[in-house]
Amino acid sequence: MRDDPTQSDQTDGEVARYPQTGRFLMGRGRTRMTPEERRVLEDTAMAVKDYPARHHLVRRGEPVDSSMMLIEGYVTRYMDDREGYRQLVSVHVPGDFVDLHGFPTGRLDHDIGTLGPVKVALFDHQALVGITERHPTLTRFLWFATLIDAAMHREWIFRLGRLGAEGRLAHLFCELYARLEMVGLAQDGQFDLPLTQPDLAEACGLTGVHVNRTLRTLRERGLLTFKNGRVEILDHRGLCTTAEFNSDYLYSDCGVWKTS
Amino acid sequence: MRDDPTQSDQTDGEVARYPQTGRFLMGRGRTRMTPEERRVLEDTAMAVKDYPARHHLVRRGEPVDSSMMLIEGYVTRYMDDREGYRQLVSVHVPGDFVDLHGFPTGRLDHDIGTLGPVKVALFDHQALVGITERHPTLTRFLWFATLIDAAMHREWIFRLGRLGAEGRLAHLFCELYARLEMVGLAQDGQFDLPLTQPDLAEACGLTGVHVNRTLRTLRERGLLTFKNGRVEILDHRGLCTTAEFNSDYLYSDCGVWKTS
DNA sequence: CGGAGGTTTGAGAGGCGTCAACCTCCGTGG
DNA sequence: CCACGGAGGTTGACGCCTCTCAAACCTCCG
Repeated sequence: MRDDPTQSDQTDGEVARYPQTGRFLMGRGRTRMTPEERRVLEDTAMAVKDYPARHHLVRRGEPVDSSMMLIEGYVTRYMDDREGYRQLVSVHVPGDFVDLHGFPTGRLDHDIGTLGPVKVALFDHQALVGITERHPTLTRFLWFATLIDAAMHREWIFRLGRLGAEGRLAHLFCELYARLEMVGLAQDGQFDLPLTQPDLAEACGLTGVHVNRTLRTLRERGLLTFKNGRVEILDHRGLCTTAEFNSDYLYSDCGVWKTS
Repeated sequence: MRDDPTQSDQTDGEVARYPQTGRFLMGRGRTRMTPEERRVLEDTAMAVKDYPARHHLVRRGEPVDSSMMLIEGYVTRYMDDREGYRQLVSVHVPGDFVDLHGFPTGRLDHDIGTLGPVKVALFDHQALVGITERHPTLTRFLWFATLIDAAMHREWIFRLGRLGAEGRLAHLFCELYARLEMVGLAQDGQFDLPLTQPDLAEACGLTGVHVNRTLRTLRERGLLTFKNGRVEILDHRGLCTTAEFNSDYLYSDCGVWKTS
């Protein structure tokens, strides 16, 4: 559990010092934030809340006056089509400032819900206005965080537009592993992912049935297994190739997945 | 040419006063920017440059120290897959701050190129730092602008994940009409669009051949025509239905396309 | 023990891709 | 003035990937 001294210790120490925001931008230039900026951000968090699995957090269109940073668990953002079929537009991991974009926009154009049980920290928008007035550098870090989301959106567009079923699933697993690894929540190609096969289908523009067949193919090719909410990557080189995955878009500064 | 007094006059007056940035956030809360903020932004523009059609503007990965606002013409952002097939991730119209996201991030995760001939205004990142230090409200407007791009990305994910060929093309045309109409560059369901059928295919995750067949279907259904870079929407209600289009995500404050 | 949700597998249909041919348009150059 | 070439548009034949519909099975849990 503590075999990896450098990464895990660094992660744990930071999370101990900043229990609510310790994973924010970790692996992406968090180290370039000053201790004061980290402290200001941590102290801006208002309340910590827990929510159960499969719980609605924000509905499309409703005005928002606070934003959530994810501390533990997984959250997804999604949109429904006319017949009620979902399309996930993002999956969030601890350290993500899930709906910070609601601060400049004032409302959201999509729904937000939990996957597994989660813990989030709330940030009042009034307090964020204070940050933009007194801490321009920290403001640019926050802005940057919302732009990483945009970069991931672009990659999802690429995935849906240009890859087949195998590539789409492989790409999703590559992305999640890279992101979880950055915040110290994945090691040795393994990580938890509280998704069902229909959930994966909604993320990849496929049907549950076809996801099932495609997962079998990936398993038979020796690339990965996915069972009971646990992902085990067996051949990450091969998985990256199938996914046409290049982690540049994650703006990581410690990437082990630089597979240009 | 000047049949629409309200919209066109408003547009023209604003563009006369702010020749480089007059269309920025037009139809999206530009009116909530103070005259001083508009002036500061206009005066921050360094140089105006012209580029020919089908010209590379920025390459993936290279460091950037300035950003472009589009004044005239069309620009696209795109990514290439392993075999060189493109996926467009956005199409930009005048008033768009095309690569403002390069300011907080310092580099881009995709390529940018012109479609037709364009005119752009350059903004030095050093000058933008100055804005974040002295104009927090204007900073939030700039941030907001980058988040509209993210909202459009999400809608593109939905389009590719959940719609068939007809819906994808219809959705793209709905979006472009709504955006061009906001900045005074589309009326009566008509607008210019310097794209080929293969270009549309790259935007919609289809092949050129299938785009051709699908355009014919849309034409036969009496929804729209697309010929020689000119779009004519014949039945926008029907087009919106086919596209499952709802313009909320464009954050317009004057939308005629509110088709919940 | 029974039911619900998720997983797995099969059979058949359809949407979109691939390959190929031919067309028009238009700029270039002999 | 006409020949030529290239890019984009159009249409047809065929095949594959993915969807749809269906049923069986499995596991968890009340």
